[in-house]
Amino acid sequence: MIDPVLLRETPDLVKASQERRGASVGLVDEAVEADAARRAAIAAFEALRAEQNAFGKTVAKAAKDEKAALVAQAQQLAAQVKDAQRAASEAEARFAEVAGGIPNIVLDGVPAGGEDDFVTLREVGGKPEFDFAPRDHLALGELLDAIDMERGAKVSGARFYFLKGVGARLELALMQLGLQRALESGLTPLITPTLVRPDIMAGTGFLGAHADEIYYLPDDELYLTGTSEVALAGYHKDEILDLSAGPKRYAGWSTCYRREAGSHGKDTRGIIRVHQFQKLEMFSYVDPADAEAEHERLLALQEGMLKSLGLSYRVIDTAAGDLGTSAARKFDLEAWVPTQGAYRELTSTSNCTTFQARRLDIRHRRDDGKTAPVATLNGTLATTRWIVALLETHQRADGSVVVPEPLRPFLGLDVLEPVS
RNA sequence: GGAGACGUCGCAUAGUCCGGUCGAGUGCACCACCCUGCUAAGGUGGAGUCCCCGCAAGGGGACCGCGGGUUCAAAUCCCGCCGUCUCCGCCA
Repeated sequence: MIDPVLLRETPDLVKASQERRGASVGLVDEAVEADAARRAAIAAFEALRAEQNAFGKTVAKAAKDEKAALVAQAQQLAAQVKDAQRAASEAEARFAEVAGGIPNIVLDGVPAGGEDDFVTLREVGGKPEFDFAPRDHLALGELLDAIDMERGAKVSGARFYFLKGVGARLELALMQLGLQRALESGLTPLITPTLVRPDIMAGTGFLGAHADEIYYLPDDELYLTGTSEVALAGYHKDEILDLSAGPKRYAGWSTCYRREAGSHGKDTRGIIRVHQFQKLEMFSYVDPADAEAEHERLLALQEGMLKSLGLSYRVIDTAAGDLGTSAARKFDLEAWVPTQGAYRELTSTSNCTTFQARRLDIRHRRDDGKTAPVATLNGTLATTRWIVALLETHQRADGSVVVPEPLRPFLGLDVLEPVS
């Protein structure tokens, strides 16, 4: 939910943001109207209610013989109040619906346009070159007996897989490395629920346009989360946080579930796009004034991980039209995948400013003692998909894969050898 | 799965049987001031959240887990839901 004050006082700012996203500008005018209607309805109801409250007191105090007449009068008033109340709540609902359809205001500097209009901020690490024909991650995974897609499909269907042997160990090692970095940066580790209630899912903004991406268990009215961001954002729902000692920072580990509806035929080979994977996700609750600095901090942590793993990557500033509903700015780290000759997204970090917090009612106390919504930010610290870039980048002609040095203590291996 | 108890302003509680004087008392914690003087006590006062109107001062409304209902009027009566706890059963 965007800031209603912003909508009321500077609608042009909201319109400009909509324009850069390629979203509806007319929606802003609708929202402004709905806001005015809502406030008028509330004022009308509250005036009547005040009258009723005052009248109620005289009824209570009245002598017995006068009471009957007063009550009859009060009944008429009550009917009016009821109508006014219904009108007010309808106007509120209308405003919530219209204003709720406006995505977060994009930050200055975010490139306008759609998916292809991103700006590359930097490219880091030389692209690997091979004097042999490099194998793709699945070929390597099979050679190493690390990835088993066939049995994944047998047990659970397409886009499911088994990580086996060094594959399983590699994923755990990645998570462990990420967790160590998180701890060094003062993040609090959390292992989160992966089934959440509807209000939490809606509050984090995932039940909008992409609701069909989400697994739902109707018998239990629970959603399977596609990222621990959902649980991490819901963690402090309805709370007033004390941020006087600095931001609250978490690293949430969970299995993630995605239906991948609408991506049929895309990335069908290997584990690039799957229904289930592991992810270590960072999440920060900060004073809105510190949000952009926090965003840089998350990005730096992510880059530290990719550098440690010796991956070649680029940092892109996602265009406004490609931002999620809640994000005001998003940086993606994309690693070079040699056999695809392309950069593929490995991490993403979003600054949701106060948008998400406003929906979830998460506030902090400012220096002046007043409460105000916090800013929330999230970013990936490690996921299963990294295995793709890792295997392909560090492969050798014989199909073995050199383990990047920082990963070795967690994996207990320097080289992954093909299983004959 | 069965049975029961409970959910009130940061915490702990009173109020609910018998609806209005309860947005709500008390204790602790908290803040300010005063007094006194010492590893703290006493006194006075203040203090919740959200929304609407207003430049402001201020005014009004909502909130007793959540949502409905009854009523002129609901913390209080009725229904549904959510959550917590206890006992029994079952179980990976």
